Amino acid sequence: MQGYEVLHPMGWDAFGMPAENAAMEKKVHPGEWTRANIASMRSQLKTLGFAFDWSRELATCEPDYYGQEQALFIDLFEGGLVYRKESAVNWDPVDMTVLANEQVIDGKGWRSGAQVEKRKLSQWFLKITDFAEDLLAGLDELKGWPDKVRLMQENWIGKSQGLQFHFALAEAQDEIATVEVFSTRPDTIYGASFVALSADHPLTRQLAEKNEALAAFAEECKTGGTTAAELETMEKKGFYTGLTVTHPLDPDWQLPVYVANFVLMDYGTGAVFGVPAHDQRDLDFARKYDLPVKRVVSDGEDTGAIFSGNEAYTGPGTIVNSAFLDGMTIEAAQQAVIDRAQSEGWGKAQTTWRLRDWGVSRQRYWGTPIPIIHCDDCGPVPVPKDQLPVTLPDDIDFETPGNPLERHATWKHVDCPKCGKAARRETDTLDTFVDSSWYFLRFASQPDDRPFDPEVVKQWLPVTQYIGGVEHAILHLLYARFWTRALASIGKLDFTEPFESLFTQGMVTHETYSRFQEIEVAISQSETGKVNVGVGSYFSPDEVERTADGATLKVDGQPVKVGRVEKMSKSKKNVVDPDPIIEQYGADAVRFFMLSDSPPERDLPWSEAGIEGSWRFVQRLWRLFIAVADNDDTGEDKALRRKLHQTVAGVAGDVEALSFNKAVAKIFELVNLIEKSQPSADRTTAIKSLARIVAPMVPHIAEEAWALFGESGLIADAPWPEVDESLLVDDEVTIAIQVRGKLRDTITTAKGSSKEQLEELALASEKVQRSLDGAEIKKVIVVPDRLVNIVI
RNA sequence: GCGGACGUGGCGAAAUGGUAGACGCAGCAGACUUAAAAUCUGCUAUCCGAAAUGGGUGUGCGGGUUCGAGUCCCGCCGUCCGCACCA
Repeated sequence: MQGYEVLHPMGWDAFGMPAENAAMEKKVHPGEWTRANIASMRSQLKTLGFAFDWSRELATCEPDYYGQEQALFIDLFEGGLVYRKESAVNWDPVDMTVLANEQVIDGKGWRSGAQVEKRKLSQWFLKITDFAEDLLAGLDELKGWPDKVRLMQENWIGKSQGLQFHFALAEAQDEIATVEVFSTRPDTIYGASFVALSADHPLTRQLAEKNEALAAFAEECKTGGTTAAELETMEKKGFYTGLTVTHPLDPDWQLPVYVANFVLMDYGTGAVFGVPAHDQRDLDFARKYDLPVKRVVSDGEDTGAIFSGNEAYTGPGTIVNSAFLDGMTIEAAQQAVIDRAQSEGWGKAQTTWRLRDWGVSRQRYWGTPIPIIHCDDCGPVPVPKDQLPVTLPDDIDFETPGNPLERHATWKHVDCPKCGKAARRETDTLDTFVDSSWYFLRFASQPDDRPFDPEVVKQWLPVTQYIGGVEHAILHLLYARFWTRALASIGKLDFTEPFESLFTQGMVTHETYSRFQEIEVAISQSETGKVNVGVGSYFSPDEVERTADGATLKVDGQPVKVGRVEKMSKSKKNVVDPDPIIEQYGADAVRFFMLSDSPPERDLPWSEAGIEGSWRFVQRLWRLFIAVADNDDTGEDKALRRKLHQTVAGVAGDVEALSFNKAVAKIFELVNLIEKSQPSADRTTAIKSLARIVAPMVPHIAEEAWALFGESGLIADAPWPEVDESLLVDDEVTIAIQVRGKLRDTITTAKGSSKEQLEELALASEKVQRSLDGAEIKKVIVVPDRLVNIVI
């Protein structure tokens, strides 16, 4: 309608665990289940009339997609961006499968209920950390992304700079003579009071071999809870190793070495030095084990070395009690310590990242097979590209626990492509985030013989406007950015950012209805309250009769509790099936409702009443359309014409800004005015133009109207109505008149009146005179075409 | 704990520092109808008032800047989101 060439594709992220779960529960093949789901969703989308380019439809579970993904994986492998290392996974010993973090509930497998083990497996990783700096820097250029998402990615990448250095052990333990630590606060080095090691630290392990109590403590650290709540409340615990280290700046100063449960092996060096006065966690620890607490940063008031209280000072200040650092700012002292460490050779400036390399191995069936063959002689060998795709075998079952690929009779047995000896296929499949990291390239171009055609991709990409939920703010969007950079770095692409603009849309929400047993609990000694216990159930909206002040269950007429408006989910049963609603009200009403109420970035509370309102509006439109289908009204209606042009321009602007709810409001205003107006040529024009501006929202009825008007072709191809700029501005304006900032009167006058005229008109107002009540006028503020404020 | 966003009628929401509540939903009253539905008309922040083209109050709470604050600043309270023993 506006003459742009738009590529709006649709595809299916079709691999993953839901299909495997369904296979186990319903005994259907994951592929069958997935394809049936795709078919039903596709038909829903088609019913709603979305203008997708279906010729580019793809599904990640089809060999023509994942085969090309395998080719890309091999490219990255050959480009040195893929490697294998041992990594811990959550292993369910009963289901013999690897679990995602969210499948581990209270340390137990969600399906089997078995105690989950940490098991080391050799797994494939992508070197996303090679791009950490670039992924971080690139965020600055993504002007079209919400700040919130950029910030989330920044935190996720988690760059921190500081000093990495080693403490010399007073007595070397076999091969180990030093403890390497990392700190972002080297300025507080004189406040150090202990060194703490992770339970997985090599030194800890070595010591644990000879020390049973330590071994037990380290084990306890590892099996501790993993949920956020548990971590929050977990006590800081340590175990004194009996060792000491020498302070790098004072050979006479010995620090005790502990193993502590709050030190992570996979961040920094797996060891820290504690500065209790200026780190809350260290302070908690020091108080518990009665370690020295020395002030080294002063806020200006207190400079003494003795630090009392149980709240660490982490604010700005000046360094004190720190030998050569005294009097420096925190920043200067950091630099001074780094300089000294580097010149004396016991440490160096270091950047640490929270971001880890991306583990892409999944010990599962329903995913892209990793195209690698393990040969005893040649090691891991990529499958030659002319043998791709490596397809999934269909003859599998989920009756026995474990990965079906692993136990398939023949699938994994192949010859080494290099030496021809008997070898084994990799039986891990790729994380589904890999599938979704490059689909936009395949949408732009889908040749049979390679993943994409760079020339065609160049025409369409980067994606101008990406729309997705915030739930993808970090992982998917970061992986896609990485993947694009990775391909660029091996010369396959010539851009690094896949998505220019990102819009995060809200979710559809609905009230929840439930009945739960309540029990009395003691809140305090004197009070009791009622809490829900986990016995009871949720009810779906179609089981419930909504009344003015509550809701009742249809089957028994008894009240149910109306809960919060929440994201639709199966567990809360607050889902609404679109099919019967489309059946009853039509796709246009559903589309219009979704656009009309809330701005798209916000959640949309689904309401039956809202749908009905939209449905009535569609009826109103239709009545207008048939009324002018073939009339020959004459005569002018200048006010209506003006409103039409203002609406056409306004709606175009709102739609461009994705403010659909505002566009809808403007359309309502126009329709209200049309309905009140008398027949005229302008009215006929207004209604015919109206059809075009509502066409993107209610395409079905708009196309009908177009045919009814006797036009040929599709309204979707018709040009957007032209706007006469001169009609956009009114020639009269309403001016607000305030006295002391309070509204007292309004006057309507010609647009562009001079300040003097406005002041005169304002003072002439009877109401103004009344509220002035003879008071002395100190000042008159005049904002042309806006307001007059009289200050007394 | 850290970081971020948000807080406006019964509800969804509007409002470049310039008339708060546009527009919609729900509700109320009326018209049409034998009746109902649909449709149409009007009202609908709140308090005082019989009413007014009267006045007061009002954008979570308390301050501030400004001729003027929903909007800007400071401090609270609350809700939601993200991250989290990250050294």
